[in-house]
Parts: sequence; structure tokens; C-alpha cells
Amino acid sequence: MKTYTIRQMSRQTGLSVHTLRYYENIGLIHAVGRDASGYRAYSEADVGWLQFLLRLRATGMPVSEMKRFAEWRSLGEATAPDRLDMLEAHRLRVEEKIRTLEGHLERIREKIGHYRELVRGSDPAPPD
Amino acid sequence: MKTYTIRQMSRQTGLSVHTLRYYENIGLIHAVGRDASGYRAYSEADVGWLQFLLRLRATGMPVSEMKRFAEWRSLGEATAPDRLDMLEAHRLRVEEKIRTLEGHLERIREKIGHYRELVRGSDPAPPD
DNA sequence: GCTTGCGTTCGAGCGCGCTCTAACGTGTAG
DNA sequence: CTACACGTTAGAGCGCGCTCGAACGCAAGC
Repeated sequence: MKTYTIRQMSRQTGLSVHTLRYYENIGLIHAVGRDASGYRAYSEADVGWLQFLLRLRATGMPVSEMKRFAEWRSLGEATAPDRLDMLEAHRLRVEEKIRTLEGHLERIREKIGHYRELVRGSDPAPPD
Repeated sequence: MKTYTIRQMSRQTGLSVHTLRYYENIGLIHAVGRDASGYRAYSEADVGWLQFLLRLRATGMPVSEMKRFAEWRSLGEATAPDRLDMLEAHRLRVEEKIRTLEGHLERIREKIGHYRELVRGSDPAPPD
């Protein structure tokens, strides 16, 4: 069974080694294996889990909530409904966030339109 | 010419009065008028500007960048091209961000699908 | 066997964007 | 004239999510 050092893990996930240890400390990553000399030995499953965590982070889930999720996960399948609820709530928030961003984006485009006119209008010596 | 107290402004924008003063301190809002007793008297233009600032914030522009924009704005029309450039760069970032979020969202939906199966499968006594 | 490099823990520090406190001035109602 | 709400400033403090430093251990090459 292939394992990864913390450095390899850092490269795989883009997280710093500091952050990897931090995530473990605060309970986001549970029970990372150790090799003979006490070094962390991450499994493939850990890679997948971290990538999932990063997805949650990237979509704006607060670390505190990710912690709850991680806790439930470590408690086994009985908590699957709770995790499902959390994910669905999160999905709604992300969908809402995208809609909001799209609204803002449209207004920013309008603003850019105004600026384009302004800049074009005040250009010294327009071509033709 | 209608003006607003800081409290009215707070209600209009959703920013706290603390934050309104903070924004002024750090240079995001320039030259707010004062009434006879030294109280801030925000103009309609200030409202519009703040709403624009909030749009930039909500789309993830860092305050430091907003400061540069505000500075340029206070320097007059000559800086319009700079502001246009900044807005276009920002627009690209927002568009990219939305795409990224949509990608993550899709994977989260898949995860939810897996959880639904898991939860459904382990349900005690499913109906029919 | 010593250097070099990667690993360990624990705890302090930091950057961002606010948020709040203290001490004090203003203005209207009773 | 007093109460009380609302305003002012300068500056300290905070919550989040890392990020880094100090002091130390293990291991592979010269």
C-alpha cells in the first residue's frame, strides 16, 4: 500500500507542510499513519479526503464546519445523513453565491462599458 | 442637496458605522462632507460609491486594490484608463472564480449523489 | 562520525478586514 | 438644566486561517 511523506502530500495538494500539520492538529485529518521513525505516512485515501476538504474550502465552507464534517466521518456510516444534510446546505449556499457573483459581474460589466466610453471619448486624437 | 448621517448610511449600505469610519480612514471614501457640528454628512454620490465598493468587495477584490482605485478616482478623469484596466482585470478574475465554483459545485453534487445512495441503502425499512 | 536535509512538536506571530472601547462633544425633549 | 441619544477621535483587540520559529530527532552519503 503506497504512502506519501508530508512533503509529497504538500506537492499533491498544494497545501504547505505547515498547513497539513495544522489541519491534522485541529482535527480535519484523522489518524494519519506513521512510519517506523514516527514520520507521517499519508495514504491514497488521505489524498482523496484532502482534495475533498480543499473543495469545501474553495467553495467557502468555514473550517469549523469542515471540522464537524470530519468528526462525523470518523464516527462511521451512522452519521452519513448528517453529512448529507450538511453537504446539501452547502450546495445551496454555493449555488446562491454563484448567482450573487453573476449579478455583481453583470453590473461590473456595465461599469466597464461606461469607462470604455469615457476613455474612448477623452482619447487624444482618435483614429479617423 | 440631501445628505445622510452615518447611521442612515449604515442602514443604506449594511456596513456598520465603525466600518464606515474605517473605510474613510484607510482612504476608501474620500472627503465626506461635514455639517455645522462636525458630523459626517454623506451625499447621494457617496451612497453610489459605497455600493460600488461593496460590489468590488463582494466579488473578492482586496481592500488594498480598492484603495488604489479610490485614489485614482480622486485624481480625476486622467486616471480613467487605469481604473478601466483594473476593472477589466477584476472582471476576468470574477469570471474565472465563477467557473471554478461551478466546477467544484458539480463535484459536490456528485458527492451528494453518493451520499444519497448510501443513506437510502442503509435506511431501516424503506417505504415499498 | 559528521553533515545535510527532511521530519517532529509546541507555541508564538501574522495579515486581513473589520470591531470595539474610552473619553469626550452635540442637540433635542421634558 | 438634565437626560439621553447620537456623534467624534485615536487606538487597541479580535476571529479566521494559516505561517513561522525554536529546538530537536532520524537517516543516507561522504
